[in-house]
Order: sequence, then structure tokens, then C-alpha cells
Amino acid sequence: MTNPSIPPSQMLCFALYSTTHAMQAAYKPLLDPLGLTYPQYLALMTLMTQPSLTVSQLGAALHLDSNTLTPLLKRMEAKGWLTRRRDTGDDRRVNLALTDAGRALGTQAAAVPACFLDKTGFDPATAGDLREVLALLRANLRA
Amino acid sequence: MTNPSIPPSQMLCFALYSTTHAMQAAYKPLLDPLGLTYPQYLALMTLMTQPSLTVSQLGAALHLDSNTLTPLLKRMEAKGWLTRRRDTGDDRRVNLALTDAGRALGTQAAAVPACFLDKTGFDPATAGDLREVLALLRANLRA
DNA sequence: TACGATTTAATCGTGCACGATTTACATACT
DNA sequence: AGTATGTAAATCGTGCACGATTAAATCGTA
Repeated sequence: MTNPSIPPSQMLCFALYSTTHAMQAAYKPLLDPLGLTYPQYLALMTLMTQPSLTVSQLGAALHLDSNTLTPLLKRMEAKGWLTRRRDTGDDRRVNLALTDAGRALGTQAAAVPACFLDKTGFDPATAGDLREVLALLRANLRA
Repeated sequence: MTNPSIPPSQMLCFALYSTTHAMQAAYKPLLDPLGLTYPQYLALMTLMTQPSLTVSQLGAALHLDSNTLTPLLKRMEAKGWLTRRRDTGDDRRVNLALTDAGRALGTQAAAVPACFLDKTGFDPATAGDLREVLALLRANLRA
């Protein structure tokens, strides 16, 4: 039995890949005025809901390692949104904390998800269902 | 009415973002033995199903521009998988064509989607439904 | 307490993505 | 012919992602 080639347009993986690109493009006009990139926005929102985290704890939340996060966090630090301080007591850790400017930005950014939901054209229930299917797929793929 | 911050774990956008990363990680052990990256795999599969394309036509299929594709295609050319030739008649265009080695690789890579579907733990119908929901979301976001 | 194993960040190199610009060419319209 | 308009690819700069390595600090256990 042969195995004919299938175009990306019929692949689930490409649907994920291209929809993620479209999602990031849709976020761009919402985040550009705030000076945030999409991954920076995720880091900011994580720190808004969990105000005290180390680099690796943030990495666990976003599934990113220090090789990605360290430069990203340095850029956010350079913009005055957060501080990176060696832990007193365990010098291996770097504790992250939002500055007042960071929290102010986070408060502004809290309005973004609703704008995005509007762009999806999905009602909240449909969006929630999709989110759960994707979470299941993600868990299966990581297994 | 205030607008409390929501953690990424509850955002649809993060579900997309992190599931796409998990998808690419799941593809890696399937593509590494072939020497392909994930975007290169998409380019290869596109050329397997549409053997004669220009750079911009490939870009239309994958929703990528020449600034991304040119270096990617040069790497694939360096590996001997495809040729890039200026169109005779319209010197602006660059025609892409798989070599024999590229077609042989593409034939091998045609087995990858089935392996991936297995990793998803989804039956084909569920995967197909998800693909369609994502296609709708993508179209809405691009509108 | 000594020392191997583990944890935590940072660093380096490669490969996407994408905005902005550049260069070359083709086409349409005077 | 000559010019404006548009198209196609390449180039440059910035910012993720991620594998591999490094370096420092901590922990566990003999």
C-alpha cells in the first residue's frame, strides 16, 4: 500500500501552525501600542496573576527555558517593567517582580483578551470548547 | 466595571501557542532523522503535491514571505533537495523544483502525518473536526 | 564535612518569522 | 518611446525558540 503525499492544507499540524501565526498577527495591533511582543505579553500576564516568580517558575508556566526567557526578560527589564534579582538565600534563583510601570501596563493589557475574542468571531462557549480540545491535544502530544 | 487579569493558562491564544509548540516538538523526532525542520517539511510537502511553484506561490500556500522563504529554500537547495531557477520570460520569478533526492525525501516524509496522528491520540474524525474549527478561526482572524 | 549529583541561570549557535527597504523587472498608460 | 504603477525576490535588523554547553550554588548522603 503506497502512501501518497498530502498537501499541508489538509494537515492538522498546518492548521495549528497557520492559525497560531494568524493569532499572533491579530494580536499585533493590540500589543504594538503597548510596546509588547506576544511572548512578552504572556510573561506580563503571568506575573500579573502570580506576582512573585523565579525564571524557571515562569518557564514552567509558559513552557519556555531560560535560553528563551533570559533575553526576553532583560528586554522587559530595560523597558522598566520588571526587576530581576538574585534570591537572598538561594543564589541560583532569579526572582522576578513587576515594577509599578509593569503593573500599570498589565492593567492596560488586561483589556486585550476581550478584544481578541471579538476578532475570533467565536462566542465564549465555542472559544472555551476549543481551548479544552487544544489542552487535551497538547497533553497527548507531550505524553 | 474592572477588568481583572487572566492567566495565560485560561486564554485561547495561549492554548494555540503552546499546543503548536508541543506539535513541533512531537514532529521533531520524526523529522530529525530526515534532516528536515518543520517549516522545511511543509515546503517539501507543498512541492510534492504542486511540483512547479514560484517562491511567492509557495509563500501563498504557507502564508510566508520571501524574507522567510529565501533563506529556508537556500538551505534546502544546499542539501540538494530542490533547485531555484530564474524564470525564462519573467526574470522576477524564481521557479522551484524538487530534485530526485528531494522527491525521494518527500516520499519518505509522506509517512510522517500518520505517525503524528498516532501521537495526537485523536481518531481521524476528531482530528478533522479540529482542523475545520481551526480553519474557521484562522479565516475569522484574517478578516 | 566532604563530595558527587542536581538545580538554576546564563551563554552560544542555528533557524524561523516578520517589518521595512532595496533592486530588478513587467505592465499599463500616455 | 517614456513614465508611472505594480510585482517578485532578496536583504537587513530584531525577536523569539530550542539544543547544547557552561558555571555557580545547593542538596543529599556517606
